[in-house]
Amino acid sequence: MSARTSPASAQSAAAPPFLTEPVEDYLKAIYELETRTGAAATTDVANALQVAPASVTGMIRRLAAQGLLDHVPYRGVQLTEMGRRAALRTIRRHRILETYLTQVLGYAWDRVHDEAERLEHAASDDLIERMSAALGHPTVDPHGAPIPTADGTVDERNHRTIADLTVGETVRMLRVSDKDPELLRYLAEIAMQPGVSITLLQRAPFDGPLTLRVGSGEQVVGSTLAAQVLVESLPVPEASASDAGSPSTRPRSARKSSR
Amino acid sequence: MSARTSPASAQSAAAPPFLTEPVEDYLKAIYELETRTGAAATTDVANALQVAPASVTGMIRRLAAQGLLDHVPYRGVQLTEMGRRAALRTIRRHRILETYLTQVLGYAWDRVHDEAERLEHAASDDLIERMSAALGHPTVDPHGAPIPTADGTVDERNHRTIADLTVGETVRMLRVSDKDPELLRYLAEIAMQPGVSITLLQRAPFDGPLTLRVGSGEQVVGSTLAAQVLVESLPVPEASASDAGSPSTRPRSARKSSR
DNA sequence: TGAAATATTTAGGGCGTGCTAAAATCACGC
DNA sequence: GCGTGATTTTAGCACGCCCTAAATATTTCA
Ligand SMILES: [Mn+2]
Ligand SMILES: [Mn+2]
Ligand SMILES: [Mn+2]
Ligand SMILES: [Mn+2]
Repeated sequence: MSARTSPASAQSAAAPPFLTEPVEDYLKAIYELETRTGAAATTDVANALQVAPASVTGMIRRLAAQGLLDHVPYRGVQLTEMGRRAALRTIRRHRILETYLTQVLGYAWDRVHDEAERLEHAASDDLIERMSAALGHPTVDPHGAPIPTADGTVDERNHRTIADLTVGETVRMLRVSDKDPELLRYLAEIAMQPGVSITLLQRAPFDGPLTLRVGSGEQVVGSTLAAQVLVESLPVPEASASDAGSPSTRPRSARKSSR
Repeated sequence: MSARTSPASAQSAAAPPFLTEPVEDYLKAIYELETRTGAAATTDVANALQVAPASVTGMIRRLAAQGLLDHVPYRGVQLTEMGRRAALRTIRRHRILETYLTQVLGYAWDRVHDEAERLEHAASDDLIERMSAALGHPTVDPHGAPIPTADGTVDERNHRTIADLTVGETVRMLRVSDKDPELLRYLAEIAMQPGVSITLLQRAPFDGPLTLRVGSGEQVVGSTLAAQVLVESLPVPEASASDAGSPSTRPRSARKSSR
């Protein structure tokens, strides 16, 4: 309270000034809310981190004082460049860890999130880069989420979900949230994994169940599940026209996320 | 402070009640001091953890209240069975992590300690056991320290050091402390690693340098270094008598450490 | 355009872990 | 046995992160 948020001064400093585990988790949560909805509200952060709203206000004050975010009282927060870099660093660690645990140590994809949630704060940059190298520098994690590069670049396009498909459309599954182990277990059961091809065969009215072809099988899923699975159009199904097409739908191209 | 330390109640509870990172480090440090010198003094713990003695007193009060150790004021502390189990769990994690980092991820042996010092608090039991399995359940870490088993058994014999050898004696290097990276780098340089055979060729008077055969090379080392390298006698050099011998010097047999 | 509902911040604590300075206790040599 | 230096504990405080209750600001909608 006594020290007014330091004037300009915090611009080019590249060295991270050591962030605690709670701070890293706040920044990560704010980053994710911000990219989804433009800004992060106190309540949303509180929900994401399972803490009381008053605790969020307190933490926000400290983070703003450190130059990690800008806070307009009653209006929400936005990360500064420094805050964004710190968030992406933690997200990179988290996703490389999840990939490593899955691919090298045989974890099921519904078990990696909790483990990575802790390890992301304890692993050194060196360890993370070694894991990344051991994996051949993967670009997506086991749930299909893009892995930011070490210099803070990440593919941040918004994707459609199965719920957005028109009947008859065939797409490729890209991604699903890593936060709900039960959902992940169920998806694995019905063979819905990133990369699999999905066709919407039928949609019942009034937000009813959707009938899908998933790989070579057929599944009926609810609309809640459908809305959580991100997909992308197949790059020109099997026609001969190979150029025009929808321009922004090339698979997996990294793009600078400079907001 | 208001709540008086709970009466007896804390005896057979096997479930660890979640220990914080500082608590795990205190227990580990106390365990190590205790096995070396019988009991842990406040000052020693303070030195080991690089905190003020008054901080140690405060922590000791809390740990005693939780039943993790017994404290006789002005006399030092001793771990309870619960405290000892918690300490050995952390030590197991630490040593498996060091082994994994070295053997799987290519870390040099002087870099693993700091990394393990943090990861030991964040890794789940599941992760540790997967790493152990991936390594074929190793029994010693990269510095030759024995790895406690999951049920709290560890080989705790005291070993001689190079400084204890008589001229002409040949031994096998067992272990060296993992705490001094510079020492470890130097040892690697002169090919002194656990398992290597060492012969004391010559010893200068007045605590002077020792001339050693290390593997196939020859080295001159100071007495400080010599005192830090633990060794064991070779199991009956190359005679035909295969039975009698010194009874307690069989290599690497695990022994219950019930104090 | 207000009043009710909702979101956010402030006020006032708690707990864990650290610190310094001062007091108390212990250990040892004379 | 006793003084003195070393060790240990107590007292008092700071900081980070969390909480609940109460106050305040914003949004919504009758
Ligand atoms: Mn995750
Ligand atoms: Mn986390
Ligand atoms: Mn170590
Ligand atoms: Mn540690």
